[in-house]
Amino acid sequence: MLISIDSKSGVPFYRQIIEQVKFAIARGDLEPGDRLPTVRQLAVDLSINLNTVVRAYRELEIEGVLETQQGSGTFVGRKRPRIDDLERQRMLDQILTELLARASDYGFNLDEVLQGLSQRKEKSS
Amino acid sequence: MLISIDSKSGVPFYRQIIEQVKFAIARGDLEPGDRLPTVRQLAVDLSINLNTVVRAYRELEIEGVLETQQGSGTFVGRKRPRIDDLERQRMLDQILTELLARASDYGFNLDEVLQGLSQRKEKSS
Amino acid sequence: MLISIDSKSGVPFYRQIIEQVKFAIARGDLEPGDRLPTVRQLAVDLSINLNTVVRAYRELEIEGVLETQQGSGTFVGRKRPRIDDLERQRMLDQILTELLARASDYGFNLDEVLQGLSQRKEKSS
Amino acid sequence: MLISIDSKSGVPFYRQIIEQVKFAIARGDLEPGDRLPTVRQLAVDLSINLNTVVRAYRELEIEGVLETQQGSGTFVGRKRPRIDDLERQRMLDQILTELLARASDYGFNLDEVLQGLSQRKEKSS
DNA sequence: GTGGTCTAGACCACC
DNA sequence: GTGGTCTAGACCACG
Repeated sequence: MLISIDSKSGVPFYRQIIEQVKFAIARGDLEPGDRLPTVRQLAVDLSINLNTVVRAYRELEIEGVLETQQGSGTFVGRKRPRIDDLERQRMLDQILTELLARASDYGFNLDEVLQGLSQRKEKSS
Repeated sequence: MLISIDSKSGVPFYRQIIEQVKFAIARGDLEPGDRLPTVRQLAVDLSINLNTVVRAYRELEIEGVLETQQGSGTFVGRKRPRIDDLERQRMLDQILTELLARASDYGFNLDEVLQGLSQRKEKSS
Repeated sequence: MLISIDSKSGVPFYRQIIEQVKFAIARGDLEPGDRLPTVRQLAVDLSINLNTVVRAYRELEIEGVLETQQGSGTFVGRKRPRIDDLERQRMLDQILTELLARASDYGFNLDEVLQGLSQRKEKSS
Repeated sequence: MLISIDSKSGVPFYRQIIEQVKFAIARGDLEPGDRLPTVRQLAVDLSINLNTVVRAYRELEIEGVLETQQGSGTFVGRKRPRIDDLERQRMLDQILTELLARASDYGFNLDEVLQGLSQRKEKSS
């Protein structure tokens, strides 16, 4: 599964889909010509409303990121979305801020979070 | 300035304020008893409407993060959550797992996340 | 009509709505899963501003009393507090003590309070 | 102590004072010529701000309910406030609604509250 | 159609 | 001066 939804983040679902498709293309996980899940399938997989997926795909099509071929599906277009470093940084910032806010709810401070992550790194290496 | 707004992120302003206040607490920049900017001042500083700030502060108060004293201001609350250590550790694990899943959706790896967090630590010192 | 506003009481409108929704639940007029009036409808019915209703519903949602489903409405939540019986009894005792103290401040005796409550029971049936 | 403050009710403090003084006079607990606590004393007793008491007393004086004699204190005036049955009923309604809302927070319904109160009545008789 | 967010601006309560 | 409440009205997100 290339796409997932975080219902707690406050970011509209359709926006999360758009962003993730763009990021997936930008980093090469999706390549021009690749076929995306049908709107129905994705809606079921993510447990969200069909129209929300429709809207995300439509906006991506308008931008030229996706191309719809009636009857055969939706595909990654030739025009690759540009995600510059600034945009990437902004995304990471947003994710981190949200993480730290959530951690703070349980009384964790920045150091504890850093330490927890470092441990994961050691284990994985 | 402890708080800033990214109007392009799609995240509601009041939610950004909530997250950043919590983050500031996690980072140690705000400590129990500290006074926050007045609602009016913060609204001016962020160039947003007064009511948006009021709403953010209010939600933080309901959650017990902030305490308001009529006529004198808004302060960081003193009551912190009491959870036993095991429960706490489990909570942190879960939060980190969610973070890494989300980061991965956008193509960030553990190193990038760690680096982003470290930068935040430096900024705060 | 489940909810009404007393504009002369000095109690904020949004608080009156919150209290009356909770009261309706305690009385059994609202049960888990029931749909509430739309924010717009209730605003019209009570002749108050839309945002005041929004605020009341929102606080009730944060407390877990209500659940909103984007695009379809606001419903009475299913999760009810889980407290053990002893704790529960102690809680009720405390609430009743406060009630009687307050009622006494205004010169009401236990009989009058009992009578007032009984009338509410009749109305609800 | 004739007056008490319920900080959870949402009713402004000065209004609670005004109402309770009026009710106390209406039911005869305070009679014309009786001396009230000084503003300073009452503020200390109720743990509220001095100005809040000042304001309550001032409004009561404007209404003719109280009379201030410079240097010797504040006294109940000759003009007795009229509290009709409707006003009394409204007050009781407000108190009961708030009680039931609070009870609902802990999952109690109207019947349980009634039963709890009935038990108190038996004990006291 | 539903709820969610934001703005602009007024007036009140309290220190 | 502080925060609290309410109104009026716009625009967005979602089903």
